[in-house]
Amino acid sequence: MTKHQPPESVSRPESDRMRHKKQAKRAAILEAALREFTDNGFADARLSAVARNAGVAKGTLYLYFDSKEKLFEGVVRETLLPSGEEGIISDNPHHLSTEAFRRSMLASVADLQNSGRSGIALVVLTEGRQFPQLVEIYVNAVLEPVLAQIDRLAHSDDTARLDVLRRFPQLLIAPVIAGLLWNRFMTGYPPIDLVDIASAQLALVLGDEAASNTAESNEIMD
Amino acid sequence: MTKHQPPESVSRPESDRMRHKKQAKRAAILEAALREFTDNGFADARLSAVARNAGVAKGTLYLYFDSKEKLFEGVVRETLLPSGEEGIISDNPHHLSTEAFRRSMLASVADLQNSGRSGIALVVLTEGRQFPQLVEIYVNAVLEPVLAQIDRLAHSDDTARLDVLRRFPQLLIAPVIAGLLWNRFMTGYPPIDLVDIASAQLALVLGDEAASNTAESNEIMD
DNA sequence: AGAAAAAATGACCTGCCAGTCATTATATCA
DNA sequence: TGATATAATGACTGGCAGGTCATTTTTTCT
Repeated sequence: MTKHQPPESVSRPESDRMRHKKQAKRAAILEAALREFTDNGFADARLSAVARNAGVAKGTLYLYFDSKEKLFEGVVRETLLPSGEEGIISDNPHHLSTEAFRRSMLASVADLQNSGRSGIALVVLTEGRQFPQLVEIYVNAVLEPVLAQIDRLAHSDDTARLDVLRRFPQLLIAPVIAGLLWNRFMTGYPPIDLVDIASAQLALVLGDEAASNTAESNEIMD
Repeated sequence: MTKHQPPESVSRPESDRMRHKKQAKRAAILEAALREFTDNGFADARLSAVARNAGVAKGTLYLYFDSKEKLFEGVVRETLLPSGEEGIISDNPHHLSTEAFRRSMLASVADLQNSGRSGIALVVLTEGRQFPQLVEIYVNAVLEPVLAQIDRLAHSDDTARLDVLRRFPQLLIAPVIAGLLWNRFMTGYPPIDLVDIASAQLALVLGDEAASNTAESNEIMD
């Protein structure tokens, strides 16, 4: 009765300070979860460890994410997707020139390799069985556009060796995937540089006129 | 006192009939386990389901295998390795001619695709994180010999386009691995024929003089 | 046949961990 | 400052599945 405030606002949600704190906490949780999932995979990831490393109690996790699955989904959505493979994907459905394609693909691969995203990509890849809807998200957001761009490239001018891409657009990304797995499992062997192997495959498929280019661009990237 | 039998044979192990029964039971368990692991992966495989499908009690499993891990190892050892990639591996360390290599590799891939082994290979691939020693077994028994053979090929006569194999012998098997993953996760998309994609990659790396050959050999294989 | 050994059984045990919730701490606002 | 709402906590629980073992069934051997 004493309230002269508008009655419809029964629960005043948040002040600015609070919003920031919650955002920060959410970010901390996601960061800790990214680490935990990357290191241990989904099944062996411990929510207690995520909570500890995020500096919160276990129960707090459930104020931000409904379940372990949703937390994983959150990590994928906010870590893997945002930067995406912009280089290759881009918004414009125009097809790139062969050289432009080569450059943007290598840039994407370099980005993937140097960010923590490759770890999560690998988890999606290896434990995707349990999360069909996650795989679908990833496919729609990343794989499809990449393959579409490859397909566009395959239907451009040079029909010489490009027709193999029309049958198997996956050929261009296969070495990257295999390289990710190699680096994960073949500990004790020298790791594969994803940019180098992607570059080698590009040379095989598109021609190797840029073999020296590649070396240059590598130096620049590192 | 009444025993005039040699005292050292306290436990007479087995008769022929018994050996056969035990062998059959062991085989039934392995078969059911292969199915269960293939369908559900390691983490989600249920030993109770294995027992049920093998027609034995759960406790019986432990008379044949010490643990779930050992059972999985048994499946890998006796299902994945035995037939191996004989074609490519072979015992002789002689390098094959380009054409012989192409043929034996395609035969191996066809064999992998048509047997249940690809399912288990995929499980090793995707859940290998938890079983470094299993990965090691697989690497030593299959991957190493294959890569060695590829390396031998790479150091044979034709140095033209083969030097890329010297840097990345993995390039030849990358499409097969990627194809396995694609067929597992990209349900709803047309599956990739592993022989076809391997053939395409072989054509890229070794030259496509056998493009028509490939089509023929495919028909024969199917 | 029947005693003794080996094999098989499945009810039970146990450790683990995602998820809960009564309690406590912190923020909001009059 | 005190009343109320919102956020955070962490001890606890429920269920699940890998693994055990006292009991029963089958085989072996005289």
